This record gives sequence, structure tokens and C-alpha cells, in this order.
Amino acid sequence: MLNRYLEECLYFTASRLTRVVTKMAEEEFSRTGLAPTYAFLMMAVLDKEGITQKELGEILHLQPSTVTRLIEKLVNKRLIEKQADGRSTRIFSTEKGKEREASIYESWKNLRASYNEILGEKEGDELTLQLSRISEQLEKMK
Amino acid sequence: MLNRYLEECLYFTASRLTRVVTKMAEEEFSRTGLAPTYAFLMMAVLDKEGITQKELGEILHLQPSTVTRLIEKLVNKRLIEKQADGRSTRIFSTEKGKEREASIYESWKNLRASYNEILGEKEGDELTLQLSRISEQLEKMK
DNA sequence: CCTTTATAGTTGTATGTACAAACAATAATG
DNA sequence: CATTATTGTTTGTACATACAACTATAAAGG
Repeated sequence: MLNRYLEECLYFTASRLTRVVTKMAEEEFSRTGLAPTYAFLMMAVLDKEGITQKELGEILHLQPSTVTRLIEKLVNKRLIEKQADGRSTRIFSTEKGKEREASIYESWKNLRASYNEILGEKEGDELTLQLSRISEQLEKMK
Repeated sequence: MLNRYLEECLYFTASRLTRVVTKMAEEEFSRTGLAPTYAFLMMAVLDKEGITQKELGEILHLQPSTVTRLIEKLVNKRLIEKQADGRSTRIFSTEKGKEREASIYESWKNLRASYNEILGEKEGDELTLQLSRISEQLEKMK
């Protein structure tokens, strides 16, 4: 049956995995009041105050327009601030933003724990690195 | 830097991979006039005429509401038809739908070829099966 | 039978992400 | 310098997917 063939399709299985893992991530990060991607953006800003949008896009592997939209929402929540710098825009965390740092990292740790509990620490970590390597390869070729 | 840590996050790497692979899939399937998920739904219907929406959701791992939306669009394109059957709905392909079969399978084959060209056939196929197995595990636990 | 419960599908709404085109600011070139 | 090209960001729009609440049909229990 088709069923079997679907499982041999990288697009299909990758999408499926992402849907499952995204749901787990949303649950873990819900404590922070942020969806996972927003939390990652916050981490990137906290990690490098004054980071530009372009850099954020590169680190997060997101398109510029997506970064603009994410930032817009975080500015509305007063977690970050924008500061024009030539044609770039630099992003800084606010006090309120810094206060979330601990809770974000906590959720992140819990997320990793929760899928590693199911997959086993070794397999989970190996898989993750493999996915990263493979995305890299595929991106490079396009 | 944060960079390194992101690559150790399954949510992050899985999402990234899906974005890359989805883009490849969209390109390959564009010849069929369908986005990848629609093409998969078509395949499932062609594979089992009269399949119910519930079954489609199970095979494709999509929520009922999502299946409703996909079907709606394919009905508009006159590629499938719905037929009420008690509280279920059975889906059949139209003549126009059947005509697409060859081209859909062609695109699907090309997609597999195109990422296997980059990853190597063995690694590509192994990865895919692994992702499928892991999605299964994670889904079961939730 | 009639009422309650379970099951299948739909609808309204929201969200993340992207593309393409536009805009704004700097850099390069004639 | 004035014009053109390049680079970084934004805006309009679109799409896949989901959740929650709803509707419709069938099954089960008194």
C-alpha cells in the first residue's frame, strides 16, 4: 500500500517529524509565553545584544520577511527594541526581555529532556546533529 | 556561541530540514500543478478509491480540519469528488484526477532522486526510515 | 422508541512561514 | 558629484496547518 511508500519519502517523514516535535516544543515553551521560534530569537538577542536582523535570519535560517514579523511581535510585547543603524537594524533586549532568559533556557532544557526520554539521549542527540548536517548539505546545493 | 547550541536542538534542526526539503518538494511537484501535500492526498485517493477522510488523515498524519481544507481545494479543481456515506465521506478521483497520476509519481521519483543525489542513496533512504520510526515513537508517547 | 453518547466532518479563527515587490540607505562608478 | 547598483528591511499577500467549537449522523442503553 501507499502507506509504505510514504514512509520512504524524506519530505513526508521530515514534515511529520517537525509537526510532532513542534507540538512538544510549543507545550514546553508555553510557560515562557512565547512560541518556540520567538524564544529562539530572544535567545539570539540575549546572546548578542545589538545583533542585526540579517544575522538573526542567518542564525535562525529564516527569511528576512519572517524575521521582520517575529521582531514586530516581540517589540509589541516590549521584550526587545529596535535601533536603526545605517541600513541595518540592531536589536536589543529590554529589561522585561532579560527577565525571561532563565525561563526560556529552562524550557529549552526540558524540551530536550522530554524527547530524549523517549528516544534515548544518545539517539536523540545523534539524530539532531545528523539533521543539522543534512540541512546544511541540502541548503548548500540549492 | 548560541549557534552551536541551536544545532543540538531537535526542534530547531527538524524545522530547518523541513523547510529545505519542502522547498525542494514544491519545486519538483510544481509540474503537477499541486503543492506536495495535495499530491500526496491525490496519491492516497488513487491508491484507494472511496477512502474516507478519516483514513486520509491517518495516512497523511494530518488533522481532520486540515484534510477538509485540502479536499475542498482539490474538489474545486475537479480532481476528486466527495460522496456522503453515513457520517463518513468517501473520496473518489475524477477522470481529470486520474490523468495526473503519472505526472505526480514522476515528480515524486524526481524528488527522491534529487535529494539522494546530494545525500547519497543509502544515507538518504536510511535517514528517511529513521525519521519515520522516530516520529512514530514520539507520537505514541504523547 | 427515545434519549444519550460517540464518531466524522466542517467552520471560524489564528499562526508561522514565505515570496515578490517596494522602500530606504549606503556604496560604487562614470 | 550624480546616477546607478547593492544591500537590508518592510509590506502585501498567500498558504499550510492547527485548535476549538460546532453540526450531523449513527450507535447504545434504558
